[in-house]
Amino acid sequence: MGEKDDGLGLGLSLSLGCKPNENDSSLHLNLMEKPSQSMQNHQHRTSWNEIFQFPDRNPDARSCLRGIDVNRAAEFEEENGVSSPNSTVSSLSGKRSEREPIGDENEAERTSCSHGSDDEDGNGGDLSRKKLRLTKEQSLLLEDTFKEHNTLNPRQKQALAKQLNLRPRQVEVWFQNRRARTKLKQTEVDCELLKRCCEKLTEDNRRLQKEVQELRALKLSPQLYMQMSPPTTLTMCPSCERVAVSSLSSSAAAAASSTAPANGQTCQSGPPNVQRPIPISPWATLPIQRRPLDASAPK
DNA sequence: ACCTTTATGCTTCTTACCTCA
DNA sequence: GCTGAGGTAAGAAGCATAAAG
Repeated sequence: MGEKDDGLGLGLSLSLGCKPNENDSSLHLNLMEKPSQSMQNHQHRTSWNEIFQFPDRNPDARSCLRGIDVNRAAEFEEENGVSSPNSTVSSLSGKRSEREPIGDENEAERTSCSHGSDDEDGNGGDLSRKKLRLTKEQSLLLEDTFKEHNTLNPRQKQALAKQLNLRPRQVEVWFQNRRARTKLKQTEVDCELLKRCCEKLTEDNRRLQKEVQELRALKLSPQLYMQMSPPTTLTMCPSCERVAVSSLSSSAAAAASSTAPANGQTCQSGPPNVQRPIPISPWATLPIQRRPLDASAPK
């Protein structure tokens, strides 16, 4: 449809700390266990309640509505039937073609929907479900409403349905489907982003492997090493696991290794005496995993 | 206070219909 | 006219939550 994705309240909690053009390849995936439903519902309900002062989760309001459920009452009034998916009637019914009653409800549906195409096809006697395409105006208004808020409380659903000359159930279904489409779109976007991040990491990895090979090659000519700049020291704080990088002269490195992190700042969260300096030098025999790339490296 | 039941609204998956190339 | 793909309205199942008993 080419509609702009507003990214509102998506169930998929996936945040990427990696942008394609950034040098930093850090990737933060926050895949929450069951992110969408409860959290989202509450968020939206809260905002709705704040905006419209219609706390449908408010005990008082709810108890008031218990007798007269706005939504169900309206649906009953309009459809002379039950539309809730979990209602006894709907759950008792079987396949759609068998389920849909002849007559009243379909009749009511057709007459309640004002778009011409439905009436024009002249298939009133057909038992199978007819696709009720929403008009451009209806879609536009629904879309605008969705941009403002992607869920509706019963009262708003009712009002919007009335405004659009649709049944509340239709408005509800439209919003459900719209949310699903938004989420799907966002998932696709996130997936694409992940793919790009993965490609970048692969490229980085390849580059680093190459560097390792070059450094190993230096082993063969130690005199070259003497001309190199002083070794880099990494100091890691064991509690926060931050690594500080510094290029030190041997005396400075010795000093740093016994005191604060190399960046000169004392780490507040961890014991100061247990920091481990990690020297990096071409001679260091780091346990590097043997990979096909390494295996083929010159010795 | 805790448990069970019920009602409600949501997500997700699926189906059926429509449109268009 | 036929056909397959894509879009979408709607149904169904399952889950979470809140309220009532």
